[in-house]
Amino acid sequence: MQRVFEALASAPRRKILALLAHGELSAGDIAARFEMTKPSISQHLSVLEAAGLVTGEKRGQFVFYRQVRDNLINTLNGFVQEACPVTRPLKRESAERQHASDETA
Amino acid sequence: MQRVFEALASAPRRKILALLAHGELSAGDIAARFEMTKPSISQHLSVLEAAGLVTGEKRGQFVFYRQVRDNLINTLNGFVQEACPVTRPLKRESAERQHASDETA
DNA sequence: ATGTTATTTATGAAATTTCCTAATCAACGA
DNA sequence: TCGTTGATTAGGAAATTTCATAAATAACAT
Repeated sequence: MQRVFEALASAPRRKILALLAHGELSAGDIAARFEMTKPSISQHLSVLEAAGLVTGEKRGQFVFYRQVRDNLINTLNGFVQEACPVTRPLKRESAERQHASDETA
Repeated sequence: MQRVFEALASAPRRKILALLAHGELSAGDIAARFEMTKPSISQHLSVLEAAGLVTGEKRGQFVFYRQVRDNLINTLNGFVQEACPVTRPLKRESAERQHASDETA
């Protein structure tokens, strides 16, 4: 939780996550999209990895990174549960869905 | 966006948001729940306020803080759209809704 | 008016973050 | 084997964050 939010506090790291939303990329491909040196990107990647938000896999010469999507979703969800229980605008929808799924459930 | 995530990167600040989820509290009431001095809490509150996550209203001697829930929800949602477009478990649902709204659209 | 309570502002020390350059490690190809 | 490419590690400077203490501001009660 702490590590995830610390990881998300950095704009470059959020951008990396957004890039990886579409699929895996090598460290170099990622770095190429920033005006920042490769070592700096490498460091950002290790922060993201320590937070469990991405994983890197070495294939040959390259290291391919991809998102670990569940951890991000679960952490944000866990936080929202604490900080915004029963968000108002969604409550009605949720009630409707509940209603609609009475049969399926 | 940047300010919101920076604000969320701190455990005390996330705890403040969780406290305010249940309703407004005075600065002193908040401080009482931490092992931290009032000035430090005051500073955390101003970070949260600068991020648009809470607002303080002075009533008499006290300053009552409450959440600005929309900003938190909208920011997190905006980020999730970028970093996790079409989250798998929701995709099916979303497709169904798309289907259902073909007429209305 | 004066003292008390609630809160913030000012200031500064300690720790952390962010980014760079230089150097190292590892895999590939000639 | 050597040189090259992809990536990380090491080390350090600059900026930021976090927390504290001391002082200031503001509302309240006597």
